[in-house]
Amino acid sequence: MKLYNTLTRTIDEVQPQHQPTVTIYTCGPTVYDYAHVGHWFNYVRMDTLVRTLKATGLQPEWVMNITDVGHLVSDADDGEDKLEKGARREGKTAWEVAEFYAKDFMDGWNQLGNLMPDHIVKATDHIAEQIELVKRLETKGYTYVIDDGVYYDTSKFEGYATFARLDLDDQQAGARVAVNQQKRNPTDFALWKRTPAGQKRDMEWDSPWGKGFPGWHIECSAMSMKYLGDTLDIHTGGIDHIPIHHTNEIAQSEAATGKRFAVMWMHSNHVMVNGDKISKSLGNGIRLQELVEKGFSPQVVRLNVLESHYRSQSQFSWDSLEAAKNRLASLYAMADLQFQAKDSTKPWLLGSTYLDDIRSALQNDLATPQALAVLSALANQSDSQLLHTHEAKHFTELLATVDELLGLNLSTRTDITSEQKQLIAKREQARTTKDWAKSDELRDTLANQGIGVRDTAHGPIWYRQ
RNA sequence: GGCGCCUUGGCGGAGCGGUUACGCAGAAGUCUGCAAAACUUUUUAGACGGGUUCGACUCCCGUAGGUGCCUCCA
Repeated sequence: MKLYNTLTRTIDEVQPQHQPTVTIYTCGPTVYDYAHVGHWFNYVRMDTLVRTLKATGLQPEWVMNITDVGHLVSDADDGEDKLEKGARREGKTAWEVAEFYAKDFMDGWNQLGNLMPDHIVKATDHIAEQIELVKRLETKGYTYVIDDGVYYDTSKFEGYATFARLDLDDQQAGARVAVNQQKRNPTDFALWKRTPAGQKRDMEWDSPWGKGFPGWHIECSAMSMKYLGDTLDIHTGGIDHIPIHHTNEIAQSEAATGKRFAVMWMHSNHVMVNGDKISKSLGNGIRLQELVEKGFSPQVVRLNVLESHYRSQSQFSWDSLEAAKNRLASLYAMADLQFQAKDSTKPWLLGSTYLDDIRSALQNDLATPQALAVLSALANQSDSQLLHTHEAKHFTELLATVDELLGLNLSTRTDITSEQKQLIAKREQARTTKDWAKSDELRDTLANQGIGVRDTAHGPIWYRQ
């Protein structure tokens, strides 16, 4: 499988260190608020990566973190923890806020049909590991202590700027960040923040540097090393993480271990809403729940995600969601033919290359639009082709494999009831005797149950409306 | 100020130096008891100006517009 690697800026072959295992670390949510469509685009794409790796014969070992502490609103002196801020906003404790939004996130995750990572790890469950890692960095001389905590001296890590291709000198000219005067370099970041004197946080722990909480970046390094070893095969995240979060992860991890932190970096581009970036100030962060309430199932959202490439800046719009809904409906109509297939000696499904084509599209840097084009080609096969399979079960097996790759639930649909089938048969009988009144009445009855019937050369074919 | 990206038909969105992307929507036709569906066809696609080439949407240069990052962010 080939994947665009942010580290090399080329499309590289995925080469796991210990085949068939492939280790993947995904930067997960910070659970201080609801997830919006932009987040879900990101996670569906990560899920598609894992599905494709599986189909390639690899065994993914997948870790995703949940950030429930330490993610600051800004890096300035007065930057506060998002969780603590959320707690004040809602009159709860930071712990309650974290639990609430983590659960909401996992609900959305499951609704979208994303595969479950092997480990979902919380920052607050790994404070000891993070402290250990800071100590290692301290021993190696990469840290310094100032009033508000322990900082990483980025000037000590050679090549700090190379991953993101930053020009640190020129950046300072236009930087709007309020620089902490005690920091040695503008890019230095907190490894451990002390609870300010006289304050009491919901979340704080003892450490060699005083009571406080870990910086945001250290959690990913500590947890990925714990579960997946010093060097990851693939690290994934949003494109916005390249210049700060992932740059810092590399600096601290590689400084601590002396080894490469991740062989490949896969980044998902952002989604725009009506041409605008999704942001709090614009209030355009649409939740999954809102889409569902408007009649778009999570699978419609999923199809909408797959319709664009993960590296392009894609557009979210109600029109394109509507288009995805219609497209999914026609895929489901195709899938429902599995219940109407007539066994025959026509063996086309056995020799078809649809699955191979979908697989190779995905293996080519997750070309999901191409994969869908192949799926549409399958759906555009004539009724005759689709209905007369060698064995009906092969049709279902084909759909099941498509589902393994794309997660669209084509194979998990259920048949209509035998009563409904009888109605269809009766209508067909009425048509044979040219009893149009009766046949139309039966058609209406079926329509009321959400079932449409189309009369074809192969007899009546039902579909769900 | 620095770094980067984009500009494809009504909308969404791909690949590709010469061959139909694909989907959604619209139009016409075929079929049909009527519908629906299906099928067929269809709507001057490649921001603009140059260049390279036998040939460019696809490579190069420039112009215009847009946009992302450098501040938290998927």
